[in-house]
Amino acid sequence: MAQISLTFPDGNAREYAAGVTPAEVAADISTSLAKKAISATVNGAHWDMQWPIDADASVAIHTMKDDAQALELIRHDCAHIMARAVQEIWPDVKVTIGPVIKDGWYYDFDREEPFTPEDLGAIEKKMKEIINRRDAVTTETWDRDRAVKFYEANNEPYKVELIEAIPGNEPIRMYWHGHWQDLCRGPHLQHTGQVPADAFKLMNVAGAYWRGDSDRQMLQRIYGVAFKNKEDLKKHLHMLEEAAKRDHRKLGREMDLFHMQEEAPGQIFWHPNGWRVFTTLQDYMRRKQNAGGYVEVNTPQVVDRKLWEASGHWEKYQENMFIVEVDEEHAREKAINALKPMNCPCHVEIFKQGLKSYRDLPLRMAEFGSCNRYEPSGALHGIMRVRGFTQDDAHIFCTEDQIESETKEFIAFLSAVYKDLGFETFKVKFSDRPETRAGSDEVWDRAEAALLAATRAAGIEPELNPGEGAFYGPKLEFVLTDAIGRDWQCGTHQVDFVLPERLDANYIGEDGAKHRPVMLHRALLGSFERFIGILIEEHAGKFPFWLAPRQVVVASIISDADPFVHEVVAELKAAGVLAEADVRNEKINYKVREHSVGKVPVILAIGQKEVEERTVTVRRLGEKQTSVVTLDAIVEELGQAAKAPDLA
RNA sequence: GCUGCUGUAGCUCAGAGGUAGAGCACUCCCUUGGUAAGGGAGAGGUCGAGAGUUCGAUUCUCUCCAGCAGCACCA
Repeated sequence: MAQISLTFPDGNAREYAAGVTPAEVAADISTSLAKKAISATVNGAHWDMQWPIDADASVAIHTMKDDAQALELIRHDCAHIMARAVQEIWPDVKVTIGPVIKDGWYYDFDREEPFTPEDLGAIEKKMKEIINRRDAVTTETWDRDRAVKFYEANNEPYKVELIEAIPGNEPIRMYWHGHWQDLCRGPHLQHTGQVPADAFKLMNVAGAYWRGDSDRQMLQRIYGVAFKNKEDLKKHLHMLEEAAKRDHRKLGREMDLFHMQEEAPGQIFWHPNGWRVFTTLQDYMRRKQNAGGYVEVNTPQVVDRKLWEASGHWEKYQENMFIVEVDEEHAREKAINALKPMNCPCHVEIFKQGLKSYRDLPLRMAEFGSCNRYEPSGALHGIMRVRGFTQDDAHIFCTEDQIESETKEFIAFLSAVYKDLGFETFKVKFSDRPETRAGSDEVWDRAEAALLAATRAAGIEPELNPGEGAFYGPKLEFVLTDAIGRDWQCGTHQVDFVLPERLDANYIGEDGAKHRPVMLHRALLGSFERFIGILIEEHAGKFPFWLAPRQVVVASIISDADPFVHEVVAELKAAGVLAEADVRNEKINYKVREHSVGKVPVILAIGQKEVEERTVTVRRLGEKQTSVVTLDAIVEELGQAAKAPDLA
């Protein structure tokens, strides 16, 4: 047997026979390490304690102290233990896949009966039993045919399909947790007792399509979370409770921002408070856009199907469009129209009015475009995913050479705006060609290359989102997260070689000939609705002062102070502050509580003393202590704070 | 759209085969109180919609609508 040399993190090396396992290495080092070890890293790969090492390698043995590896293994073993528990309780249930995800894992099962919340309790109990059995985890690499036959014999058709999908050069790894068996790429813990029995929890059950394909069988997915100890689990559950308090749907009601109702699913009734946020944000965006060299336009809501046919939407997007058919009796001629789901075709129509010269490019055409899309009912979510929304949309008509500079400028623009709105960091995803698409592969090659090059030139290496591009072009997505960590695409930047072609847009080049412009679809906020939803959750309802729908309440302590309260309110209003008086017959405690709950950033209290001294007592949201300031000083300060960041 | 769950007062929620309850909010009265709920009284509901079973349904069954979680979708 050949000798190999293993190098440890401290730089020391030892010789072993080829094929030695980390378990043997750990035992060689010390019996306590052998017991505590959970896995190893071998040449950078996460390695099961039982996998042989065949050549010289760097090796690190992990224990529960190594968070990354420990959590991955705990969660992965939890997935197996849960699947085993389910099959011990209901032997007929078929198992499929069970990966580790953020904070935990899930496992998909095929079972006729739905799992109930009581079932989850029973499964948890069984899991604890299995953990306490401390069954050894063992693994073997099998021949493909043998594995297929094994699963066919065991009536596990999903596993057969999974094996068939594993590339030919990859090993088929079989794992056993005691007698229970699963196909798995590993690694795993050494025995089930290494999973903390009090640090996991099954969270919920939901349907999920087999292999993510909506044409296939719907399975039942059970989600769980797992941590290294009980305290971490408790912290996680507490964090979820706190996040629920930031839910924009809850805060939207509490702060009287908007409501939604059955008669208009997926559409928003903006209340005065919410609309104030909307218009303040819109005014800000308009100023930023004007400063950024955009021209603003506005286009029709209801547009004849002919334009949608020409643009390709009728073919590719019709099921998401609200179709408007006018009854023949009431119309001179029967026409089929659609509510616009996007602004792009209309913008091309504006571009096409009159001859355009290369001197006009890049032409940045913006619209606060009100769009309607018939989104699937299950996709609707508060004000984040709706059927009627307003985009901060623009289309940049430019030459292929200008893509890079326009993209860079856009990314800088977006970063500045996000920063003003309280987002220092955000994810950038690059989505390439989807299966259903318009345009030739050659055009897609160019569009993808151009966008990627421009993004990298702007100093960003985006995360790849394969196959997620729009039907007409690849896109960059600027992603923000909500209170419980769900991703939402907000900003977007897309290259489109297709639409100008389809709608026959052109400009006269330097050479006097007609040329096709490239179109860049871009939005910073994405939609005002979604972005405001994110803003609410990000700030937990405590908007930056300039964006807050209610900025100051001036509250009287005694009714003799009322005249001065009204004077203060008038002065604040004159300084551009949203101020309101609260002279109700209530105690100051009551008023402070109510306006604190209502997330009003500043409460000014006025009693006998303030009237005499022409001062106010300032209490800021989230702070307990108060300060006394002169009327002039507070008007000056809040007048300044009420200005949008681009005006301050 | 799919799977599961939910729908009772403005909000949060309780309840039962015999046509409904609490707290907060609201209205009125008393209280002028110094920084997160002062006291009292009152008003408020086609129990999501429709059909069925029943002597009787808000409660049981079915269909539909909407919401929630996840999946699929997402220009």
